[in-house]
Amino acid sequence: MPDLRSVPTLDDVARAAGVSTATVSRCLNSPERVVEQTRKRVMNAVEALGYTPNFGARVMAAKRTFTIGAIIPTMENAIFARALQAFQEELHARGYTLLVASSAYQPKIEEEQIRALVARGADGLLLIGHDRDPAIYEYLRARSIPVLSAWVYAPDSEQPTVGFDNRRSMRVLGQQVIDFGHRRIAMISGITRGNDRASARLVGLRDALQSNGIDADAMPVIETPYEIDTGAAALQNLMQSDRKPTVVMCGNDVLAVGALRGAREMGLSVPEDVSITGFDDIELARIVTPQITTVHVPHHEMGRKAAEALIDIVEKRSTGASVELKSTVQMRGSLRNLNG
Amino acid sequence: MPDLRSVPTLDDVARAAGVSTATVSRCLNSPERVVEQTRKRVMNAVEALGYTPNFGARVMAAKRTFTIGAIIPTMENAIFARALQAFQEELHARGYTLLVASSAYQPKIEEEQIRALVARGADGLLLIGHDRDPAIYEYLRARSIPVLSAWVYAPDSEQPTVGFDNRRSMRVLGQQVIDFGHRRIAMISGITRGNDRASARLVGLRDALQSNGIDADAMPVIETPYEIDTGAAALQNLMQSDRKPTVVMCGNDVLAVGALRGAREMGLSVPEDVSITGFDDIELARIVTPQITTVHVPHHEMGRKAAEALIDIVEKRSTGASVELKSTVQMRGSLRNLNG
DNA sequence: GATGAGAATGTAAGCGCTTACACTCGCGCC
DNA sequence: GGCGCGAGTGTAAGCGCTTACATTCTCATC
Repeated sequence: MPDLRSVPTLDDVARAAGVSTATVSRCLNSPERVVEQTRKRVMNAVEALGYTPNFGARVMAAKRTFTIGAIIPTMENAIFARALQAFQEELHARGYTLLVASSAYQPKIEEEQIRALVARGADGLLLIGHDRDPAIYEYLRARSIPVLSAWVYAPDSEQPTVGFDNRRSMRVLGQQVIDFGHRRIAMISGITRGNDRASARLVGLRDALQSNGIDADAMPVIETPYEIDTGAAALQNLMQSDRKPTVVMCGNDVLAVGALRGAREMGLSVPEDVSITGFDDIELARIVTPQITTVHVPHHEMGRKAAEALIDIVEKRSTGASVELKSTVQMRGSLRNLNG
Repeated sequence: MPDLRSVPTLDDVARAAGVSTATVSRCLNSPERVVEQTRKRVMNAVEALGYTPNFGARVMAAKRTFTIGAIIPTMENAIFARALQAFQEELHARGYTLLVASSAYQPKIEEEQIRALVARGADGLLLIGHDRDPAIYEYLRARSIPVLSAWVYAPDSEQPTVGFDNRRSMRVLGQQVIDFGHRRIAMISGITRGNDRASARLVGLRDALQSNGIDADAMPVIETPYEIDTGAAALQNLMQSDRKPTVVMCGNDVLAVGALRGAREMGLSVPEDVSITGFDDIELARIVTPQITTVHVPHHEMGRKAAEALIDIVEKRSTGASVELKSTVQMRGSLRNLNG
C-alpha cells in the first residue's frame, strides 16, 4: 500500500505546531532565537511529520549549501582515497557535506563536473592539480566560488594550493637513485598533457640527471596512463632495448606495481636485474614483493589541511594562502644500491 | 580585479535575447519546441552571458534532478570502484549525474548520507547490500524515491537488487576447497553485524562444511574490519592455535591480502604451509604473490546493469525486478590442492 | 480575402524556503 | 501610569526556474 501523503513542507510543520513558517525555520537554523517552549512544540511536529527540509528551496533562499565539491581524477585506484577520506572527515566535523565526482583524467569531463557541482550550489571546490583552462577559474571567480588545488604546491598561483612540490620530490628521489650508483635510468611517466603532477615529476627527474652530468634528453621515457597493465607493458618495452636501464622510475605507485609485474613476467627479478621506484606511497606499494621504494606523500594531512583551508576561505576567515607539505623518500626493497 | 557582475539568470538571458523567460527555458529543455531563428538568438545570449541554470531553482520548479545518488561502504580500497565507475559511465550516457557518498560501513552514517542525498533531490539511490532499518525504506517510499541494492541478489525483497548470491558463491568456493582435500578450515570474516554480504558469505561457508559432514560450528571464525592489517593479525591469531588450519578463507580480497602478509611475516609460505582464499576478485588479488584464489564478481556488469535498472525505474519504464548475475570461482596460486 | 488549425511565444502562478521588517508583549524605569 | 526597550513571533517578499494556459502568428484552404 503506497503512502500517498505527500512530503511534508515547512508549512505543514508550522500548521501542526501552530506557529508561523518563520518560527519553524528559525527553530531549525538558529534555535537559540526561539524560546524553549515553542521550540519543543515545533520539534515535536517536525518529528511527528518526518519533515526534512527541501534542499533546493533552502539553497535558493539562503545562498548557502554547506556543501563542498571535490573532483578527483580517478576512483579506480586508491591514489586519492586516503586524502579524500580525511578531507571528508574534517568537512563532516565542521558541518559540511562532501560531493565527489571523478574526471577520468580528462579536462573536458572535469569541466563538466565542475559545472555540475557549481550548479548544485557547492560552496567551495577541491580540485587535484592546478593547471587548467583559465576560463574555468574565470567562471568560478564570477560566481565567487572558492577553489583549492591539492597535490601540488604553487605559492605563486592565484588559487591557493595545499600540497607538496612534485618536481623537487622527484628530483630528491632521483638524486638518491644516482647516489646509489645508477646511471642508466629510464622513466615510465603518466600522461603529462593536462596533468601538472606528471609533468613536474618528469621534469624533476631530468633536473636530477642534469645536475649530475647525465644527459637528461637521452633518458628513455614512456608516457602511459596510470594503470597496472600499461606499467607492465612499458617496463617490458624498456627492458627490450639494447641499453637496458638499471632502474626504471615510475610516475606513481600504480605504474611501479605494473612494472614489477612486467619484470616478473619477463623472468627478471627485482631489484637484482632491475630496480623500480614509484611515487605517492599508497598501500599498494607495501603489498607487493619486494616493496616499492617511493616518495611518501602525507595523504591524510593533505586531506585534512585542505578541508581546513577551504572552509576558512568559504567562511571568509582567510583569503587563501598556499600550504606546503613535506614529502619524503621512502626506501624499500625495490631499489638496489649498486655501490653496496 | 574581482568580477562584480552577478551571476546571470534566466531573466537576463531573456532580456538580452528579447524573448520571454519561458522561451529561454524551452530552448534549454526542449529545443525542438522553439523555432530555429529564435533558438539561435537565445543560445547566443546564453553564450555571451555565460549563463548556467541554477540547479536549486530548476529542481524546485521541475521536481526532477537527473541526479542519482550512490552510497558505498568505503572508498579506502577498490572494492566498489570498478562497479561504481561502470555505474557512473552508464548514468552519464543517459544524461544523469552521479553523486557519491561513503558510509564507512556504519548504518548511522549511511542513513545520514541517504537523507543528504534525498534532500539534494536525488531521483534514485544505489545502495550496497540490502539489510537496513525498515524505517529508511519507509522514508524513501514516502518520497517515492526508488532504491536499488547492489552486491546482493534478493528476488523476494520489496526493493529490486542487482547482484549475485553471496551465500551460494561462498558455498561453491567452500566446496572447491573441500574437494581439494582441506578439512581444517578457518575463516576471517568481515564484521557481519549490519553487513548482509559478510553474513551470507559466512553462512555459505558453513553450508559447504555441513553438507560435507564437517562440523561447521567448530570452524574457527575471526570477525574483523576489512583492512589489510586486521587481516594479517587475524591470520597470525589463527595460525597460533593448536590445531592449525590448512586453509584460511577470507571474507574478501583485502582480508586475504592481509592474511598473506601475515603469513609471510610469520615465516609461513603460501600455499605450502597454509592456503588462503579471498572474495570479490579486485585488482589486489592479482597483484600479490602468489595470486589469490577468489570468487570473481562481475563488477563492471553489475555497475552497468544497476544503472540501467535504476533509471528504468526512475523513468517509470519498469517497476523493478531483481537481476541475478553469476559469480565464478577464480582459481589461482594461493590455494593448494592437497590431493595433488 | 476570410477562416481556422497549429505552431510559436508570452504570461504568470507557483515550487519550499529564508529573512528583513513589522508587530506584540511584558518589563523596568522615571 | 506612561514610556522605551528588547525578546519573541508573524508577515510577506523574494530566490530562479518550469509549465499550464492564454495569446499571437502563419499559412493552407475554400
